[in-house]
Amino acid sequence: MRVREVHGFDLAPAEARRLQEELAGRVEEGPPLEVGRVRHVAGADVSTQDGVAYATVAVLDFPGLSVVEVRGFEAPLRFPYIPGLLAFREVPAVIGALRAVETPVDALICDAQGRAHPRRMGLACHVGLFVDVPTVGCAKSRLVGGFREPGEERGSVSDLVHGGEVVGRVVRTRRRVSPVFVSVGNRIDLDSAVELVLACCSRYRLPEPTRQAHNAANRLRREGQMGLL
DNA sequence: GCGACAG
DNA sequence: ATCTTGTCGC
Repeated sequence: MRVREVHGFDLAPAEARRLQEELAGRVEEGPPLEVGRVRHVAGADVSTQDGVAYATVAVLDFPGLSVVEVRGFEAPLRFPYIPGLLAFREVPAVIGALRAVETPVDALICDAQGRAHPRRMGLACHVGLFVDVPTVGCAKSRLVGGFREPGEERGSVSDLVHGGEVVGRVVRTRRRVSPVFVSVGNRIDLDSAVELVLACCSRYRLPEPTRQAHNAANRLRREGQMGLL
């Protein structure tokens, strides 16, 4: 996959925040994604240990959701975990894994927030500025925003509001399980993002692309390799 | 000043 | 995210 070199990552926290404010203006909300024409969906995730980031990208066919490619990349962690600045810690590794992907991908789901971020620049937005693929943020917990608990049925949703605007949606992907937080990464609209995430959740709470990437990242970290493919 | 806080 | 055993449930 083609990856653009938007900027370097050798920055201090204060500089990182200023850069986010600038980059947020380059993020595109929309156009709608024609989920019916999606052939491949990818998921990205990162596992860490002892100062090393193990990033992986899993590519699945759609709507079948079987894994067709898995790539991994290791990189030293040069930035601490600071709420709101996760991208500066993990994106360098994610970019490495994305460069190795050969299958044409129609959408990428990241295990983090997109626009549901204090400066509207979550990791999914950040990754989205480096690639020519629509990106979606699907986090397991909230970073910012208020919301009403969605209904207990699969498919129930509620708006995630921050600073007076709808920055994402709280989505119940399975009956009675805690909801996930979906938001726009780049080049896709919120409704399409939610539709895609739901279409990727069959038997588990998290979308298959992200779930597969997560498993692969842990295998890469623990066993030094990812297995299949 | 006091909490909250993606992974 | 990672550190960690067993346990309850489908």
